[in-house]
Amino acid sequence: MGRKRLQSAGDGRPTVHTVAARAGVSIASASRVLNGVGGSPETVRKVREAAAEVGYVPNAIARSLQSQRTGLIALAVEDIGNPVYVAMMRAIEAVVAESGRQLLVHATGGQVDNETALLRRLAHRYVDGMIVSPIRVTDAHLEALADSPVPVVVVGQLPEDAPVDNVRTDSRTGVALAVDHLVAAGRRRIGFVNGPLDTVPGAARDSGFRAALATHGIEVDERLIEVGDFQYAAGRAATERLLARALPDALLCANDLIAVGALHALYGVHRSVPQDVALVGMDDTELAQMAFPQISSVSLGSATRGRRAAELLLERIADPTLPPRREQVAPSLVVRASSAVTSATDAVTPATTDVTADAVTPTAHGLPGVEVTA
Amino acid sequence: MGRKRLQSAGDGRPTVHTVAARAGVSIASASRVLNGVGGSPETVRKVREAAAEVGYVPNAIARSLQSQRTGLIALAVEDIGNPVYVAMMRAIEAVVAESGRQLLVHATGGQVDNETALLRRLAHRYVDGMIVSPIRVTDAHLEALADSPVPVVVVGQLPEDAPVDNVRTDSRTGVALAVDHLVAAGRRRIGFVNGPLDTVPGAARDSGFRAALATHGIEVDERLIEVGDFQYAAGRAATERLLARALPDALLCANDLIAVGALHALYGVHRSVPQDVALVGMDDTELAQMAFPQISSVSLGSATRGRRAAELLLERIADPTLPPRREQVAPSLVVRASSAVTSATDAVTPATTDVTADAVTPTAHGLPGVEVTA
DNA sequence: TTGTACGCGTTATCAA
DNA sequence: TTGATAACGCGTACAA
Repeated sequence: MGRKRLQSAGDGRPTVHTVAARAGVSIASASRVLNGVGGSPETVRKVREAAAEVGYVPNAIARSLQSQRTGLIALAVEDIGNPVYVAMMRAIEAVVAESGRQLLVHATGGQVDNETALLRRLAHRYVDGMIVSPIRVTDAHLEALADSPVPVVVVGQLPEDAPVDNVRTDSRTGVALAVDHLVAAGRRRIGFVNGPLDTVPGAARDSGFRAALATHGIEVDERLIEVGDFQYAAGRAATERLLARALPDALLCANDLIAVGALHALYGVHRSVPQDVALVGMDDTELAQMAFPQISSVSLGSATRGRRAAELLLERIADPTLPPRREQVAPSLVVRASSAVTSATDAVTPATTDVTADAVTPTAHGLPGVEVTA
Repeated sequence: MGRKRLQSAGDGRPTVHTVAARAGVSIASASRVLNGVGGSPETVRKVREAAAEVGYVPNAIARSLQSQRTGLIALAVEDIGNPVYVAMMRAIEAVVAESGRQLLVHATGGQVDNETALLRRLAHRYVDGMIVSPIRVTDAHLEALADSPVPVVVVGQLPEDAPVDNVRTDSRTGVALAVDHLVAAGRRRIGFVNGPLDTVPGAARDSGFRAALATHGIEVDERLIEVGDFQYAAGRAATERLLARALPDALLCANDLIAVGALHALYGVHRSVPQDVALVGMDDTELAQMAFPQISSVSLGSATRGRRAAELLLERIADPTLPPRREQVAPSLVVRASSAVTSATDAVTPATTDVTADAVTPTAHGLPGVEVTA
């Protein structure tokens, strides 16, 4: 091109030059005023006026190139449809927004190559940091994490020696809370509908379940254990398989989506909850409260983990020299109607047709639930 | 500073200069090779080698500043927890990813100032385009839309003369489909649980409902109409209020979250679905299939609208001179157990306790449902 | 084909 | 306080 600098951007929109020229000052002065540093009252007035007149808006990209920061934080989760990630996302978003940044959400579908590709793309410097919650952790992950040029915080289990900020929970203890609760309620034939065993949460829940049973001297009956996917349909199908060969008096599900699927599978074979089968889910999502009866669920503190992860990330962005930190959020059990034994009215099974239509006193299902901590 | 250009970025990472120096060529040659245009075989080899050795990754920000494109598409929806937006988001993400771009998701909480702030922020040029699905449309919206420097596509109703790409559906017809269906099934006392009337969808559904009743010569009974929020809890509460003063034989809900709330409110007063009350939701989300019994729902083609919106946006980005386009997606009704009359087995109410525990043949609830189009 | 040099729009430095 | 100018890292006319 070779021509001298224009007074407006390529698409005709105003730049600092436009404002400076209009105000009759240098671009340096214009920039200073626009950033609120320095400038004589007169200069400030002229620049502000000129900026308003032309409708100047700073170009964030140019600013980023200069400042080496984009103000974007990425979040990578497996399934954006799973309410547990929605809760986590909301908590993260709150912290991120609070800091004046924006959140970029990626759904990875749980595919390893997607996740590693995402991690590698961090090298492009389009985001200032990333929070990732992988359900599988491979060497490829660890490698990509290790040489990421921007800060990353992992939500979930990670090898002990991985030098990465990490917020985890102890799902094995969470499973134990649920088993303890069910055993205390007199249940012995406790079934377990899990997610894939080659995932980190799946494996942890499996070993946690077996250990918890052992604690109570209950022998593991493999027929009472079924594996599906961390989804509603798969959970329902898995439960149907389980029910076709065994008769549990309680059912623990690896997450709430599975638990809702299990609930419907139980309905399908006309078994009542909690009378015939006590049901406990995990993650304590909105879904557990939206089910009927409301489902007891092990809270793994998703919102808390999300919030902490975001806070850790912001801290690291502010000071990259921090040593790797590892935090743990304690699980707790929220007991609701699906496994309650104390109040039979809360655990009433859905409508039968023999009710009088006039007595329409709503029963109390909106109870917050009783929380049990480890 | 005044010092000469360094060979690596401020944080020590390699730049084109690093690669060029290492390969013994000019930055222009390095850049060309890295972009796959031109270069002698020997140069290509040297540059590729050097790039690999230093682990060069292009800086996306610098590239964006140069190219005037970021490859980011923003999506603004009210509530990321509402499955209808999840479905829409997935459809959009597919198109966006296909084009090699990334999706940035914003939750606005339905607040007008949030949305307009977001629209104005577009002026910062951080995204190449935006898809927004506002539930309220104010003058502030229209103004912000009008002078947005980057392309915007609106999903939802918009004033006729708004010069903005727009993908809508006809929810009034959708409501009519549901009412027709319920009337055909012999229902006459049709209740309606709506969202806020000061929202675009709320207002459209309300007028649609009244018009549909009129079509069938049914007089509107205000006691059968209740308004809450587009959420589960509010829907449940609203339904409880309605049930406390009236006895509908059918219930139409403004979305599936409300419908699930209504289902549980009905359970709460021991009214069976669909025997006592036929239930129809709207949006046809996963939730409708995850409920028990599965809920009939008016599909407003969220996924289709999302996909089309994304396609329109990409087209406009490619050619900004296109005239404003307006597309409409036809609603359809998916009939499931909650309002089915043909097959009583599909509509079985949830478990009673008097079942034989051994006969565990799962019943078929996973039916895709029967689709009815306008 | 290769290298020089400029521009993308902004902020920061330094001398006046 | 102000203005000229150098970066930020990249792509690309243009001339060689």
